[in-house]
Amino acid sequence: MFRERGYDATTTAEIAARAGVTERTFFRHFPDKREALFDGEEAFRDALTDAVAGAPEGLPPMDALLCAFRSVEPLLERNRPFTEPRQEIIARTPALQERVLTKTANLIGALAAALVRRGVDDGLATLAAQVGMAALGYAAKAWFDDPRPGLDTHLRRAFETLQHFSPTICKPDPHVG
Amino acid sequence: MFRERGYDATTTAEIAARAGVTERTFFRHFPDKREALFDGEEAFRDALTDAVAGAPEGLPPMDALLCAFRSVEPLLERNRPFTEPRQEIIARTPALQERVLTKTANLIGALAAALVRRGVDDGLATLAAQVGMAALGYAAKAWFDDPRPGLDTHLRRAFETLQHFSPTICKPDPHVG
DNA sequence: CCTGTTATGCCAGTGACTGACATATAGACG
DNA sequence: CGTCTATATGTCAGTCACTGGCATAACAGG
Repeated sequence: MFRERGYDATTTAEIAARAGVTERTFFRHFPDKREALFDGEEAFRDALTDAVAGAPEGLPPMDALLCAFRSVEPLLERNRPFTEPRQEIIARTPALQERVLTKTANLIGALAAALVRRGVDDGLATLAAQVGMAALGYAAKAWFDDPRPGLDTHLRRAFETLQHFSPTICKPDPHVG
Repeated sequence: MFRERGYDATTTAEIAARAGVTERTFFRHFPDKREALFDGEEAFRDALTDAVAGAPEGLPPMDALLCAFRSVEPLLERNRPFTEPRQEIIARTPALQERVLTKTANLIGALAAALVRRGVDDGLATLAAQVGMAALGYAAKAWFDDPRPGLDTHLRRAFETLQHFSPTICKPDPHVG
């Protein structure tokens, strides 16, 4: 429905009417107009955190994350027909992009918490979750562009890329005006 | 002013009245109620992107970022009295946290663009900027807790930590139900 | 049949934000 | 000094997301 009129031009009253209910009822189901677009997202989060929790014991944080990411490929594949048109709407709506960021931040928080439960230090877990999510985003983007090698392969490449990232420490003093 | 009544309980009309203008005028200065809190943030962004642009030629992306981060320590130090009470308000207001995320995302985008201008690949630049910002956040947090060693030292530690992050590739198949 | 719980409708209101129009203030130019 | 233009502000009316309060229907369990 957002696809036709656009997100901003679609009022909550119209959404409710289309659903056959009152505007008030709409807000009893969704705390927010934006939230109507992000549904079943907890399933993805739970799948990831469960996978982190279920990763082989003793595995370092980044490897646990990689395991978790690999495990949700079928879930991502299955949700593709829903997420793809959604992306279109989000791309045109700054307010929705903002919400995506908080969703991602929540996901990062959940992953970090799952890592902490594995015994990882708090700050370290957050850092790992952030870097991991960045890698996942990088791999997912490449995967959408070219799904043939599988998400697994793209993930491996992303994490390998990370390894080449923080080598020489910048010795000279900063050059800034 | 937000400190007294809280952000949500402070109406834009009150803010405008306190400033001696009309509510309408307030919205001519700030596109948004939230934006009133984030001012002079472009200065920080420009300082960072300029520093990235001014980093020694040929320096790999992550080192350029490290150089840039090191260079803004005095700026962060100077702004501390303003950012510290702001953090308090933001911590209590989800809507403001959401805005912080978009600000960070914009910053990441700007850093990535600066890297691209240095000849770095687009996707790679975004990944580097994300990882770099995560490291900066990690270092800044440690720096706020213990400013004595200087941001520089904390940054070095953060980037060293990153190096220990993506080692063994998770070989076995995912363990997920 | 009664009762408590839950989902919904209805109503009135608040507050962020916008568009349109009028007004003032300041500076450039004759 | 007078005029003219641009820019900042005031005023007004309106839209829309969102909320609290209350009444009502649907429904489950005793």
